[in-house]
Amino acid sequence: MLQVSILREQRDRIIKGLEKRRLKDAATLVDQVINLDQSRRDTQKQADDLKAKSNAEARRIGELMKAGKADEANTLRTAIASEKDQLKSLEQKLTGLEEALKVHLYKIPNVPAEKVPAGGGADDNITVHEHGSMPQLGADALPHWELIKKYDIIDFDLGIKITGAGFPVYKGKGAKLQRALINFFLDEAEKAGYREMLPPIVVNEASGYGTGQLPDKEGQMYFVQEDGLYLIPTAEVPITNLYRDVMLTEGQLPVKNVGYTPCFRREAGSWGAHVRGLNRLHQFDKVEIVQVRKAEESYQTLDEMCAHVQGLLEKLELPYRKLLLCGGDMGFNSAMTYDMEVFAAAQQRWLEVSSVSNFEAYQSNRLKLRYKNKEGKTELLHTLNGSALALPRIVAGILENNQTPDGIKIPNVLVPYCGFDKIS
RNA sequence: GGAGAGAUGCCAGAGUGGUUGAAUGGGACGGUCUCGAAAACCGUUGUGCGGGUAACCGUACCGAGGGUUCGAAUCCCUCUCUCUCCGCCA
Repeated sequence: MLQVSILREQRDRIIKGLEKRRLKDAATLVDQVINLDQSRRDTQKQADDLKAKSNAEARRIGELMKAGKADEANTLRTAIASEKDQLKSLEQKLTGLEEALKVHLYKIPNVPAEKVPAGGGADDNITVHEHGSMPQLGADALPHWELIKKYDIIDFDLGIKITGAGFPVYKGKGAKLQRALINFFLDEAEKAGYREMLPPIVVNEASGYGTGQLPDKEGQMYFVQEDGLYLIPTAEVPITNLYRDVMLTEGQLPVKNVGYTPCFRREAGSWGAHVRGLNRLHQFDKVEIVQVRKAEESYQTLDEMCAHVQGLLEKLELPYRKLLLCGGDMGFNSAMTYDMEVFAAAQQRWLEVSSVSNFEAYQSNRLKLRYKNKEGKTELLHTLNGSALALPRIVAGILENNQTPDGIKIPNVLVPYCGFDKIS
C-alpha cells in the first residue's frame, strides 16, 4: 500500500500517475484517503489529550492514597467517570477511522514510475528490445501440445485422471527436462550472486496480505480451509515475506534471493482454446529471483534483473522480446514492470515467460520492511522480483522452435543437465 | 490426537495493581585508559502514531484481542503460537 504521508504531500503527482493506469476515480480515491487521514489525526489528538489528562488524574489518586487522604481520592474518582465514556467513544471512532483508512488504501494500486507509458492494455506496451531470429519451420511443424503426445513426454490426460485439468504429468525425458531447467536456472542465479531458498509452498493469511495477494486476489489462490493456509501462486510470496516486520542493517543489504517452487493458480474463468497445452496451467514450476534494495538503487537493480533474465533466454537460444508494460497492464503492486516474451514458432505466438517488477516501497510499507540509513533514520526499502524463469512456456518454446524431422534438439547449455541432446 | 508448561526489550532473564519503557546480566555501539589491543571503568542502546521549524512534548506498545479498575506487564476471559512428554508418522 502507498504511504499516507506521500499521498498527502504529493496528491497531484500521485493522481496523475494513477491515471496512467486508466484507473477510474483516481482523484476521488486519493481524496477519500486524505480526508480519512485528516479525521484520524484530529481524533487521535483529542483522544491523546484526554488520555494524558486521565493518566495524570490516576497518578494523583495513587499519590493521595499513599498519603492516606482517602476522601480526596474518592472525590476525584467520581469526577473521572464522565471522561471515561468520552474516551471510549473517541477510541471507537479512532479504530473505525483507521479501519476505513486501511480499506481505502488497499484499493489504490501502486503509482507507475515516470518512464511507464499510459495505457489501458497490452496494445499500449512498448517493445524495448528484441533478440534472436524467428525460426523457420516446415509446413508440417506441430504445436507443442502435439509434440508432447508424439514423444510421450507430458501427459495431460493422466493429470486429469489423478487431479484435474491443468495439472500435467511430466514423463521420462519430459520430467528430466523440467529438472534440468530448474537446476540450470538455480545455478545461473547463484552465479549472479543470489542465495538459494527453498521455502514452504503454503503460506498463512498474513503472508498473503504482506505481498498484496490479499485481499483482492483471494479467489486466485487455492485455499486449505482446515488450516487457513494458501497454496502459493509464486515464490515471491514466501520469499518476500521472509522480510515481513524486519529491520535490516546496512550491512545486510542488498538482499538477493532465488527460489524454486511449484506455483498454483486457480485462474478461475480464464480457461479456453487460447490457453491450450502448456500455455496456462493450475500448477507449474518457476524459479523466482527476489531482491531487497535501498530506494536509490532499485531502478538500476531492475535493469540488472532484466539483464539476468535476458541472459538466460539467450543461453537457451530462444528468440524473445522485452516489453515495458503500460500503466493499465501492470500488476496492482508494481511501479514498473518489464515482461519477457518468447516466440513460439509453431503457434506463431509470443508467450510471456518472465515478468520483472520494481514495487518500490509499496510492498515494504505493508511488510514493514525497513533499514536504518547512515543518519540513523529508518527508511522503507524497495522490493523487486522476477521470474527467472517460468518453466512451461519455456518448454513450449524449446519444443516448438527446436523440432526437427528426427526429434527435438535440446539447447546446448541444457545438455549436461539433461544427459541427452535430443528428444525423439 | 492426549497431557502439561510457557510467551517480557537485540539475546538471556526479574517483575509487589500506582512516575515500570520496564531491574539485572550479556551483546552491540561510543568514550576514558593504551603505541595498539585485552581487561577495567563511564555512557548510549526501542518502535508506531500525533503535536511542534526545532529542542522536545503527548500517546500507545511486555504474543493478539476483549474485560475488571481512578490506575494493568501484573487480575479475569478468548484466541494464536512455542516448548516438553505420550501417541501416530515420511
